[in-house]
Amino acid sequence: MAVTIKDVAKAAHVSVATVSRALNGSDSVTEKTSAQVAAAAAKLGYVPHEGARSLSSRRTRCIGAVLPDLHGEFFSELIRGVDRAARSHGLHLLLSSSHGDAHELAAALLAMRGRVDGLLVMSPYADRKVLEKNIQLALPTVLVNSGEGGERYSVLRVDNHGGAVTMVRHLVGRGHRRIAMLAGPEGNFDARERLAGYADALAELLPGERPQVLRGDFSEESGYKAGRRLVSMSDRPGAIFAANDMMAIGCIFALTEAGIAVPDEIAVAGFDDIPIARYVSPALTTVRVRIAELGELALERLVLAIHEGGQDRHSIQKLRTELVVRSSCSRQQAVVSLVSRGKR
Amino acid sequence: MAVTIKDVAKAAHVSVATVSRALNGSDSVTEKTSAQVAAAAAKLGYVPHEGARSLSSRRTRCIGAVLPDLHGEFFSELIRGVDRAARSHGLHLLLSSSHGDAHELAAALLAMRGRVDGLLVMSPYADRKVLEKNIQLALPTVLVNSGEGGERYSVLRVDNHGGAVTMVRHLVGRGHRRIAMLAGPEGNFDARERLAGYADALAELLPGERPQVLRGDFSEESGYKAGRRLVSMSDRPGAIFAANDMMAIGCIFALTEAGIAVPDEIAVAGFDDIPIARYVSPALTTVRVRIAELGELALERLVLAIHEGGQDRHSIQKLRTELVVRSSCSRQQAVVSLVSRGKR
DNA sequence: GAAGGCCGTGAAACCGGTTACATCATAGGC
DNA sequence: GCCTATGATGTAACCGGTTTCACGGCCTTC
Repeated sequence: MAVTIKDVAKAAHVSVATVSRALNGSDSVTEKTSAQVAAAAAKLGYVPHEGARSLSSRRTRCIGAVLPDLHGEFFSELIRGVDRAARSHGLHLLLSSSHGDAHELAAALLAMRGRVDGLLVMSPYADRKVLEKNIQLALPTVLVNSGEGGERYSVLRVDNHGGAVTMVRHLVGRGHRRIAMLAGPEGNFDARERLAGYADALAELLPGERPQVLRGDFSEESGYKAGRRLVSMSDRPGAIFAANDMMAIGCIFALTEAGIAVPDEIAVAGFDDIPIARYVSPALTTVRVRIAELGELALERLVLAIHEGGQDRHSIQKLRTELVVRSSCSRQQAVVSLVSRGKR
Repeated sequence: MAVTIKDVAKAAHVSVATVSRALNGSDSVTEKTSAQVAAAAAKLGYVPHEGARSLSSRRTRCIGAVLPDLHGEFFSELIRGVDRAARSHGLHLLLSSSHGDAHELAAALLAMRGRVDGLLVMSPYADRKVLEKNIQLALPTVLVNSGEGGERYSVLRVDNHGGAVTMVRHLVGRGHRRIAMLAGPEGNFDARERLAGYADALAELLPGERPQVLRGDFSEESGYKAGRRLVSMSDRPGAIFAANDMMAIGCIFALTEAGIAVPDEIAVAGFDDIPIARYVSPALTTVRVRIAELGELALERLVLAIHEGGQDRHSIQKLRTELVVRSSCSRQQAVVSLVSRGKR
């Protein structure tokens, strides 16, 4: 059996209450007593039992992160941001990932009861009912990239629509007319917003052009498959805007493999700006989402909610995105000049 | 205040003990009573307080994962594997990442006391003292990719040396003679083993050639910087073997950017086979590490250790790697034939 | 010199469960 | 018809801490 507070109390010839106070830096303990306790604790190698501590103090110093099955660098960046912020607040992270469906999500949410002080839920698929049914009312909660929330929970979102519009505008500015979108999975909130941004921008900037949509699921492989479809098309679009970088990278690979030059024959753009995006060939033009910052902000928001103790404002915060121009769409200026030359 | 077991007991007109027994499926409870309790619990929306439960039952159903600051897809794959296995055992994951130095690692280890049933420690830098000092003796622990362990902890390792030897053999087989290594950070266990494998294989296969080592830190950026150094070299090696895929990708980018063709002018190989490795251009020839499987195995090993209750065998298990040949080194057969043609 | 206030400490309640042990009712054996 | 075995349920101790409240000693104050 590990050494408990009782052992320390015995060794220091004081009561457990005094040990508790001394080790928690209460002011009402003599310097001398405190030193005695500290010495006894050090000698016995005492480490407080966090489980017991959180039961009586009603704070676990843990927050739960409930995530969907995220792929690749987006996942690691997000967690890194959350972890960094949590660490700075002395909080621990109970991670529950890989939730494909509402049922799994519900189970994960329930299992958090009594383990965490707050909840960070990223649920691009989840609907309100599942959340309301399975999150303890009193538990501070922040939703990330969810369509729900606002009335009941604080929400942090990426400006998906704005980012997509900016990208389409950029592509149009480079002379593209036939711009297709490689969209994310149907039910996904981010995917939906990015698609809507694309469609809206297209309708505004190129009213004559009909939107063209390929479906993917955010994975490299689905990007690759979409690329294969593009390869076999007789009437290929001039630019393809993928709803995330992973798909863009998979897509570029399929095209390059088939001998179709990117960006010379077809431009490819992504979304997210994952760290690797600048190191693929051609370097990816994309919409930057400060992923780690998203994680940090979400956690900070949650910490606020925890301190407010339910007085939460239930704010909706939208994270700005920014266009990052690299080379996967860049030759198009040349195209523009060619076109204008042709017109002369 | 949330609803507790007492509320359920009151509502079901039984004692708390009976509620506990009924909900935990004890056999010595009448069908009828059990149904009453279940009904009351459902009506009140009772969810057991896991913290309290683990305090009295002395099982937290949580395991702690203590990781260094991992980059990119390796991290997400590993966590995915661990998470998947944990879920299948009904275990939760307390994640603590981003540990740069021994001090942070120690703090993280201590904070796990009373929170977890076992520990998964990935510590390519950690030395034995830090571990022994900060892990509760009784706490089942599995080390991943650590130089330490064996006597006191179970260890799971990747066959770094064997993988590196295989890769060098492959490169030599493709006709390369001047093979440089882009190594990982100095203190890192994996980096050291991979470097040793490279050096040993080189000494055996090409006794005349002197090993040439560039240093990186496993990040894309350090790979890029190494690539820049290669670009400016007058006497460039014919192949570069990066200690991980991230660096290989960064390196390829620097070379391509400078107009040096990969693999035509220089071959580049990686290590790990992260998911994206097959989708970069040129697709990366690398040493496959089943990363998710590594995580799963580590967790399974830990579960065994927990059940054995300290009777642990303290085994050392080594995970096989396998060569994955793609195109980033592949043109070399052509080189070989060119060379032989030149000789005629 | 006695009363009052303050301060350090200890005893015990409590957090929300689990579980060993006691109790009670019922059924079965004689 | 009485005694005992059995099985369902209740009581209370316990897990390892925190925290309220009571207590006793010392210093101040008049």
